[in-house]
Amino acid sequence: MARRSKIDAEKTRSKLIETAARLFEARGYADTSITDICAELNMTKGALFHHFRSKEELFREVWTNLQVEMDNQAREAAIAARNLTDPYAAFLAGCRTYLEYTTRRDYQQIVLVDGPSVLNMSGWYESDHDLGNQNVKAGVRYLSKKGFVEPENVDALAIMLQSSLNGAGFALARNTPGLTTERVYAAFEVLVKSLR
Amino acid sequence: MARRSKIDAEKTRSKLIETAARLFEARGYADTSITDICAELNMTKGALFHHFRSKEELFREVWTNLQVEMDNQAREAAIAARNLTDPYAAFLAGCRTYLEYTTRRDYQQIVLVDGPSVLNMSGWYESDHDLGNQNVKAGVRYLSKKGFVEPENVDALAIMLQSSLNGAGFALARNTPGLTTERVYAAFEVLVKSLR
DNA sequence: GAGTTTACATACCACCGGTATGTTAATCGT
DNA sequence: ACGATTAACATACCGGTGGTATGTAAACTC
Repeated sequence: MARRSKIDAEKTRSKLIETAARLFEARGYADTSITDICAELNMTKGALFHHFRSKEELFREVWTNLQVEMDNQAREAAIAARNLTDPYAAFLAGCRTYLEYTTRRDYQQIVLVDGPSVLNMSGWYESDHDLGNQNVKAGVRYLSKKGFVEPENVDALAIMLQSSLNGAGFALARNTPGLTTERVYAAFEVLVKSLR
Repeated sequence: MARRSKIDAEKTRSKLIETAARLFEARGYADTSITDICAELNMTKGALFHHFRSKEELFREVWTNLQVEMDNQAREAAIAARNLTDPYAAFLAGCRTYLEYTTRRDYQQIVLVDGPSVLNMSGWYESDHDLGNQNVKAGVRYLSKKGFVEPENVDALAIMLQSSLNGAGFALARNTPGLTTERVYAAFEVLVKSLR
């Protein structure tokens, strides 16, 4: 047992990420040991540490994958919903997709719960990392151009609206009595469309 | 050496909590070892584990203290600001106090960052634990009675508004360019007062 | 004032993330 | 085509961690 071809290596690497994602989601970062991940793949720690410098780097990889996937989906939804007569349409469609992600168990545990704690929180909101915030801000900026939002409130509102979806996702996940995705989305729409 | 009186024991217990809070704030939960905390107090692990069943329980104590303190302050501020001619006054005052907490380093690290990850995330938003949410919901319900919010949107809006303050606090902490507490608060006021 | 309990200290343990070092096969320079 | 290099792992080990089992002496109880 020793060196395998490049494509095999790439395969083990992605299997490592895949398995790590599954365990991080199920048990959380702290309660998932590197030994656990390797055991699941009949692999040794040496292999893992060959592909990733640290447990944190492996986590960051998992985290990034999820963020990029979410970003693509949200952007796609926004573009598809674009509507010349309704300035809110694209923005709301993107936010709705984001809301659906915030209700997903993997997104919650990995991105929303463990993310800020594992990656240092300064890095967490760094512009080039937080794809969600970039998109929300772009949307709010557009609303501002259309006259619905004061320009000086764009940054603050973008963060607040995004965070509101994070919190709502959590609430939905633990099925808070009287809350459904539809109801939350309706409330969010009210929130956004009320803006002046 | 050996046993001290009851009041001495109570003192060591609170010193433990105090020191733990300081270190958890400065280094985060994961990077603060029990040995570190004890060393700071010239104490052994045996003592700590006599007072707390686990590191997590010690953390929960610290977390609860902060939450209760915040709750008291916010409620106090809301009551003090009560104003018969302005239905928003009390609610906004409470939210403003909450916002100030979310910008505090200890509140961020302990309650917002480590809290959800260390305590299980279901516990984090559990109604009887989350004092903040109870207060926000009461405020939104009041606004609903006054006709500013549809009753079916109360629960969703309460969670969203509270979460928006959490996110804003984070953003303020890493002094995002162009964001100040005043600006965030102003934007939040717009958000709330726009509601219809 | 003997017996129990409390408030710690000491000693130890399994496990964890990480490193140093092997080992073997794929790849590359010539 | 073949020796040197390097990539892809495995093995063995390390300091530190949260947690436990046990010891001990002073404070309480009756």
